[in-house]
Amino acid sequence: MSPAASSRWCPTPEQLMILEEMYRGGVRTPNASQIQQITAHLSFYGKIEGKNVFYWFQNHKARDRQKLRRKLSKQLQQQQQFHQHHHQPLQQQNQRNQPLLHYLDPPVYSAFHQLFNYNTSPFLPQVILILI
Amino acid sequence: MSPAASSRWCPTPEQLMILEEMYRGGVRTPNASQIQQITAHLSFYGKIEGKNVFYWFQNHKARDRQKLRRKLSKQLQQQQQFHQHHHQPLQQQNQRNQPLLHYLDPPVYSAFHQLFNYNTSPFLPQVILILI
DNA sequence: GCAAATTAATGATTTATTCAAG
DNA sequence: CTTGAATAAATCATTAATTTGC
Repeated sequence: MSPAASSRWCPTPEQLMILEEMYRGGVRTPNASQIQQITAHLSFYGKIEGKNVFYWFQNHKARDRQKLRRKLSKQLQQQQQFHQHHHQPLQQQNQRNQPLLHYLDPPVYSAFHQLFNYNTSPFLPQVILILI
Repeated sequence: MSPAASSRWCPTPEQLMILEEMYRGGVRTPNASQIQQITAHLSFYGKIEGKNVFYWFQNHKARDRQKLRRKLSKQLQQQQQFHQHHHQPLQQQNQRNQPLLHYLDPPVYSAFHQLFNYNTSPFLPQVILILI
């Protein structure tokens, strides 16, 4: 049985934790010397090269964006389906223009809650009138 | 005996079972309409509101992550202790002592990459000649 | 056995981050 | 650079488990 170095880097849990922590801490596209340092630090916990670090940040950033986009386009589809029962099919509607009811429907969560800084019964109001 | 509405929701065993099953099945952050459905289903087994379902998934997910993190950082500590017997702690490496090759060495990272707007094989160049 | 006291779980709230659009 | 929307993380608060002394 040869050691047969696996063809690609596999982060140890520790390395992953540190990378994720850095990511949360704001690191997105470290420059060459930052990568050098990070690599040095992480090699403490296992075999790793600079390019692994470089690629990790590239991928992590990209997949974050991707995740969000999938989420948004899923919502968009649902919304379109909803509207197709009531209206003409919508063309390329902007995400932000979701029907008011979607936000004010019975469970009205944190965003709204915080907005009005309710301390009790944050979910009671189902309709809000804004008089101008 | 007054009903003395308890100040917070307490899931019945059936409700809890269903919630946990959904979680195991992959449900993590249900949207408003999913929450409505779940709530409707669970209200069969006892009093429950949408916000309870919402909070339940928030908390369950968060505490799962928490559990995992505690486990990882425990491993991390053990490994650090292990390594401290074999290596010196890393210290702020002096930049001036790094030979130029350290910067141009095989993986030449994002800073350089971006600077020259490479689209492929960003790591090929190992030496750059600047002729004046 | 049984409550009072203490600790562990977990429901509910608040605060901080995130991405991307404007 | 700022902001809206969403959600993750941190925190507060109450209920359930449990320990303890009698």
